[in-house]
Amino acid sequence: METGVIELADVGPFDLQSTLESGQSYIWRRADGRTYETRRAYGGDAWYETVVDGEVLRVRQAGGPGDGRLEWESTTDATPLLTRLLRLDDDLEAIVDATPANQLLDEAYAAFRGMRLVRDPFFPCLVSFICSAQMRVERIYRMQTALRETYGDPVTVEGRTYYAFPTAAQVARATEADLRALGLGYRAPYVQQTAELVAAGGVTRADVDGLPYEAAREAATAFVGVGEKVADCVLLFSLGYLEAVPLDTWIRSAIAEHYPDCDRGSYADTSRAIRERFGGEYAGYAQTYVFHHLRTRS
DNA sequence: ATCCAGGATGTAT
DNA sequence: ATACATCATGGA
Repeated sequence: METGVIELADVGPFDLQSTLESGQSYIWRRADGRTYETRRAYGGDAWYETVVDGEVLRVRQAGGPGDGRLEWESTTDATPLLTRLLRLDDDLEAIVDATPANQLLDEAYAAFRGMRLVRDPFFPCLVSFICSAQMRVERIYRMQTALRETYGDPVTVEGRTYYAFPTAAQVARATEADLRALGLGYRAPYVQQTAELVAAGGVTRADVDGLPYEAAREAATAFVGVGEKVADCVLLFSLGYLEAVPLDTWIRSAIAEHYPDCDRGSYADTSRAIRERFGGEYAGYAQTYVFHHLRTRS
């Protein structure tokens, strides 16, 4: 495999572990085989690996979140791929500076300095968050791993086998019962039907991407198993709608405790209010920091 | 055992 | 538009 280094001095703050273990992306596997940990139980320099666009990609961080480096191994030049997937092109300092100051946001940003949003491939992201309904983060990882290893294309490089996330056509070939056997539960028919929709071209990314934010969220609910919350996750973690604020259980409790005036009853109205409170344009960044902060403290 | 997890859907109102 | 029951499954 090719190898390379990305100097973080050219990128700005970056923290690989919190970026990949904060419940945004489920396409990466930690190479030490350990399940994802929400605390820093190790040095933070583990390898993470995935298959994207048919290319094997491994990456680890060395030297700390500010002035360290990303070391990669790949079947291709991974620099543009990593820049896209890990949003290394975001000006994180500017994003943080543009975020309104308040106690919870300050705490969250301080706790995971360098965490970035991800830019996941569309279909894997869509399936991951359909599976996320009423499911703990650690179990979502397991479900996506099972999908990869059961239906994805294996890629063997230097004696090691990696699994690509299955395409829509590959998932569509599975039956609902097949998917239930992987532990998807009542989400199995959602995943199967959405895969059929995408594979047949009935609804695709193109029907969502590029629309104004709220119209895009509405359009994304055309996928089976996708309501407003999952739609927001896909918009934020795949399509780059950084203003999207998924209203999950953690954020709803944060609203109740810290921003009770933002609870406007309906999803759409509450979403507008908290989005405004989190600074609008990059509100999704704030949401993800708050989510990870609340979910990992004590 | 009971409760809960990055909710969505079908149905009744 | 909003309210409610129902939907699997594993871990605490």
